Amino acid sequence: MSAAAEGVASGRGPGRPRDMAKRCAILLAARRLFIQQGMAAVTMEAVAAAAGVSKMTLYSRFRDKEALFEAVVVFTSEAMIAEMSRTQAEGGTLAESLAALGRAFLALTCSPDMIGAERGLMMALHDNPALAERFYAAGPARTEGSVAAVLRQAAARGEIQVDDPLEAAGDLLALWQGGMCKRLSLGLQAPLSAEQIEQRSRAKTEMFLRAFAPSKAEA
Amino acid sequence: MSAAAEGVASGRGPGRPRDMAKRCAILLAARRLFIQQGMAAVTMEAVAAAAGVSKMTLYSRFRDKEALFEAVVVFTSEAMIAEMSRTQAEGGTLAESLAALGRAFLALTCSPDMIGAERGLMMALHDNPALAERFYAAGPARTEGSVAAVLRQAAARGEIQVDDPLEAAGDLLALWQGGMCKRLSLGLQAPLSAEQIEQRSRAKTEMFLRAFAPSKAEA
DNA sequence: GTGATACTGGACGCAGCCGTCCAGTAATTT
DNA sequence: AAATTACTGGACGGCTGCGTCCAGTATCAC
Repeated sequence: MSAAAEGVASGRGPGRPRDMAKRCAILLAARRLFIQQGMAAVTMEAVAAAAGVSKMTLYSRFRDKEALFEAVVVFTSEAMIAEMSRTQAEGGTLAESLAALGRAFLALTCSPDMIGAERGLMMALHDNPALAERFYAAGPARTEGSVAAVLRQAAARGEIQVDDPLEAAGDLLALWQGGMCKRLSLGLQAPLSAEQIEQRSRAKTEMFLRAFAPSKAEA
Repeated sequence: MSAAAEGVASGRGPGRPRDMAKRCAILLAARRLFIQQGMAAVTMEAVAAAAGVSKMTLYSRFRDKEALFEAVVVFTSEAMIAEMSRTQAEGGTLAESLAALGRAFLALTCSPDMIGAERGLMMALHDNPALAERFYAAGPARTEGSVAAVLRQAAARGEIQVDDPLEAAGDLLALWQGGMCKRLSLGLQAPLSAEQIEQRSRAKTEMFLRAFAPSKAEA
């Protein structure tokens, strides 16, 4: 389970080289299937077929189903990190930069891919703390850190009044998400559109700032 | 799947009557196993053994695994409803009654039982909207309604300033829970103790009330 | 008592799926 | 060219788990 998850390196040598496009195809297909049906319900045959690959190719790259699953999680985590790294809180109003972070966070956590991943991965990740940590760190934890940094600076400038920036960041993330986390996972709510994300991010950020406004004046 | 989920009625007639204690034992054992290992991983043999019951007894009461699962969900939903119904927002400060609701909500959603249920049930409930709705309605939706009612009254008395009580209730629930929902499901955080619940409920309610305070004065 | 039903414990058929093996073909190095 | 490795497609063993059946025993109504 904690092994390298990848087959023999084959870095350089004679013989036909590995088709790296196939690796990507496998991971994408596996993720899609894991998301749709859950890890237990997906057969290796189905993954191979969906990826347009022979079953032996699958097993030559990934020791078994669990190794494939682990690779999917790592793959997805890296994609999340890359996505969140693109979004930096650039200059602008405090509300503006926070709303930008919120937009990115919502777009990430509300995408069908991610809610499916979370739903499907939760049970499987539960007894694999290291992997779970990695997955979580790539998403919410990263956003929380960025938000906390912005809040800390704003507090230093006196724009807001906050004792514990990290906890306040948690509050803001919670407001952004609201109850959607649950409802999306249960399939009781459709994913948000871009405009809905935009509006929600803005509205909840506003509400958050009302709670942490400096004690003397109000908007 | 959508059938009665229960075996023949046997309401009254000759012959040995059903041992109703066994039904409860089955449901409890099944829930515990579903929570621990997820629906797919639990075998019917294991449920029968854990409940101290023959496999035939299992199948005589529940058509198949899915029917058993459905019964577990309904059973748990009813327990949640009963639990939340015990908690009414009795008189007291606005902050007090809200915090009381928060305490009940957190105690419910943070109990190992419930986080396990949510984790385990999410995937299984995803393609069973009616059942998912029922489960969700028994928990968060119920609390949200109660909170909204309290907020509406408080708004009418001018204690707070809120346009949409239901949405504000959603905000408050989100604050209470914070990021715990995710971290608990992933096993990255231990369930809260009673004192932690008490303190969190109080703190987050305070923060919420700051955001919705009437525009003229502050605490 | 008789008859009817619930429950047990083990055994079974059946299906699905994991992981492996093999012979043949494709791509690339030396 | 030869050698070496990647990939295919199908076939196979083995295991696990679902759902069923049966003979025997326990518990009820009449």
